[in-house]
Amino acid sequence: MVGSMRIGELSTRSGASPRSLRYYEEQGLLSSERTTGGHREYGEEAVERVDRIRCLLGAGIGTDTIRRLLPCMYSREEGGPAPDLLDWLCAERERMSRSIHELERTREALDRVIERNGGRVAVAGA
Amino acid sequence: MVGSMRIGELSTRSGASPRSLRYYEEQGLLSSERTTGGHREYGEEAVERVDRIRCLLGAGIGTDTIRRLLPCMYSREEGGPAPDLLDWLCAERERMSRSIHELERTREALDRVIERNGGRVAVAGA
DNA sequence: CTTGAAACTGACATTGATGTCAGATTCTAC
DNA sequence: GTAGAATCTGACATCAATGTCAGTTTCAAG
Repeated sequence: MVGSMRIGELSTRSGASPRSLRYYEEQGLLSSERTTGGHREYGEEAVERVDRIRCLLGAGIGTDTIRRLLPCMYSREEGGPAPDLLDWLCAERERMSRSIHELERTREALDRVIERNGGRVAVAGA
Repeated sequence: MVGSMRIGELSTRSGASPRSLRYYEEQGLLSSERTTGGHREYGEEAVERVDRIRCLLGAGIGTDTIRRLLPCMYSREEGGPAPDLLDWLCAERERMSRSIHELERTREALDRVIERNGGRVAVAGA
């Protein structure tokens, strides 16, 4: 009830299409209350959550992975994860590190090209 | 001719399926010499190049983008890129930065979870 | 030469995320 | 209560990357 918005507003505020928001819900990445008539209602936090989801999707992480990852990012005390889940987390961490590394390498190359040509490299990157 | 290998060897050494290697070539990401009979031949460098391609794909960068990005990473003196290409590079750089940032945030969260549970966080990440 | 392994091309299938459309229902403002 | 905007569900379409299969040709080793 707090800051309840419907799907249209969440869409414009998050940049994700309504279609995608429904898809995220279907995939268990996003939850919503329902009005008596069945319309979805979201709280303020949803905006940030959707933003996070989109970032991860854009970084090549699939919904299956995100679904298992997100709880780790929000809940403080995660019950003891099964040991094979822990293995999976480590593996996933590794893949992420490789992605980060490669993206950084590429970004540096880009910086060189940009800087060589009148480049103003927006400092936002940090 | 230097270290000429065919598609099978490049496949096993790079981890990409032959199908994908042909696809990369079709997309202009990878080149090959051809034997008189039409079989592809690659030099040693191809292994690293394919590895880079796969990393970028895995990080959510599409072939269109990679095609325009790779030359920047290999050639030292790039002729003056058109100004709109430069704009594009900057935009692309921004998207990368966001991906990197989000991946780092997520990795940190993962680290906390892992460390809290007997975690040995492989140092390889660096 | 011959033969079996590997590669070729080309087509069709699949998976994941998203777009789009249609018909029905709900919400909001008058 | 009625009209128009927004939402619902469900189906089909699309795009990118990859898998898979079939039929043919080339390569390497005996």
